[in-house]
Amino acid sequence: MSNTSPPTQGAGFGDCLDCELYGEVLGENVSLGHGVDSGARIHDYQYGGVLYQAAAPVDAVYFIRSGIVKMVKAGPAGEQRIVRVLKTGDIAEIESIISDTFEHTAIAVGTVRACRIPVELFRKHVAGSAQIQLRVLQKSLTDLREAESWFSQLTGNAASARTRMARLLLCLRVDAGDRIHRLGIADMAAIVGINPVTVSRIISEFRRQEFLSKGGLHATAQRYFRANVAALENIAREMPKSPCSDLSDVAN
Amino acid sequence: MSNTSPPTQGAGFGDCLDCELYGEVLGENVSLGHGVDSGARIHDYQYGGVLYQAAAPVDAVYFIRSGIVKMVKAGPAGEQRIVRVLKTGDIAEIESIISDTFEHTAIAVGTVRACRIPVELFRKHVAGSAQIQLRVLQKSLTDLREAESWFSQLTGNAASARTRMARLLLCLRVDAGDRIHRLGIADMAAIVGINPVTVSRIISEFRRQEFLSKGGLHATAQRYFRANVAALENIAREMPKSPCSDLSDVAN
DNA sequence: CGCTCCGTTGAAACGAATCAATGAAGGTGG
DNA sequence: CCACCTTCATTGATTCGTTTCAACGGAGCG
Repeated sequence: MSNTSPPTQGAGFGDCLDCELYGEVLGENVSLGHGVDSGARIHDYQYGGVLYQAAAPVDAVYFIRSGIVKMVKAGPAGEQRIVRVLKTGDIAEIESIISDTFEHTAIAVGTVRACRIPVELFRKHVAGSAQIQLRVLQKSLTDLREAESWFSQLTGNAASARTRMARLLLCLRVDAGDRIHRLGIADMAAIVGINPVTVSRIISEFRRQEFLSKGGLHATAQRYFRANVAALENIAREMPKSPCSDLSDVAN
Repeated sequence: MSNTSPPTQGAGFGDCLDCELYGEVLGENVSLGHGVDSGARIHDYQYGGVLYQAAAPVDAVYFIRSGIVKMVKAGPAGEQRIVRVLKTGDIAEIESIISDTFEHTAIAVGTVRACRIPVELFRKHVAGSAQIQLRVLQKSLTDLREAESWFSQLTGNAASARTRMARLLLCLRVDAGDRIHRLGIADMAAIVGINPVTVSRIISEFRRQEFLSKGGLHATAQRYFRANVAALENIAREMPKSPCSDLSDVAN
């Protein structure tokens, strides 16, 4: 409730014109003609700020310039689940192409800077340029792949909660280093699909074993873990029992 | 092992020319010029037949004309998970646009008829026509949405195994009727991420309560359940405990 | 007819959820 | 500047659900 902040936290300051990343994603040498009146604006969000609410009419898509954003989706019974996290360079709500209402609620984790692109503008460009379309298609496929990766790695009791937590932590690595995005306990629980208390226990255990240690932290937001990646990878590889009995023979 | 059948089970008989569905997906009035030499061929697969293996080089995409296909993906520890099922009208491995190796292993559940489209052909058409590209993009986004839907509904211990099974069964409805695709116990377990034995127990319970009954069955393949949809929807709506305490306030 | 594969069912062991209490951290106001 | 308050993380004891092990029954097939 402390975080029920207004949709757009920071003021839009400056246009997308100088946004190299924008060009990078939508196509390098595409002159979008998005000048002063294009409507695309940069916004800042603080920890917990919501970019948009699920089920609301889509008015814009968001290009993430920095920070990470959690995409929350509600199940039929009201339980909320984080189905994906957006990182720098990702586009939120490409789905606007096939839907007029938001699929998820998007919430900033840490400080986020995003370029807000009005949906008409986005649709126009997508419809108008085969090059942009291809980029967007590639993005969408990458998203699909990651969603499926999460599905197969992070869920299901085939692997223990500890194994899945190790995998999640590896998924949240900043780049290739040993720094890991430190989400709240409840957030990690909402991804892996286990109880927050259990998450806490596992994190504690990892810390006792020195697989994890607090990295540089300045505020409530923007926190990191420092991890023993090799050790986590070992745990992530752990099997329930026999090598691969169940579906090892893929044809079933 | 009984099902380790050759990649292409049935013989290709006939061309895609007469395939109305093909046109439906890739664009109604698109003249693909896929005549005799187009390379697109219809193939039939029996229960358990594999369309293609994960990690193999992508040589074709598959348009499903009838039947259902399970997409199996392996986790880091070798455990296999069904991340999606394809139904009539779906395209397998759109990912070929961004990847040169198959993401999944695709296996027929029941009798399947699929149009095999060589990947060069597919890529050429996608690159060449903005209209086709848009269709493919839409398909990809639909797939993404469904994957996320599975993720949020079918996984995680927030909901009991019984609840998730009810949801899965509802996901497997043939159309809007009360007929449900009857997968094998192991298959359902591989989707929901629980033990096959537990699945059996739950299905048994549903049958005892008459929420489920065997529908028309002729062979080992192509089986259906007949379901009390309303009852299943009730169970699917069931909550773990308090209405929505955990993340009810989406900003967390 | 006997084989194997799949589904079913029971009893016991384990893991994770739950309840509940304590502790640390940040923010606010005295 | 310190005390208070709220929020979030931690930890223990207990309960519950699911997994596991194992045995049985039925269906399809050689």
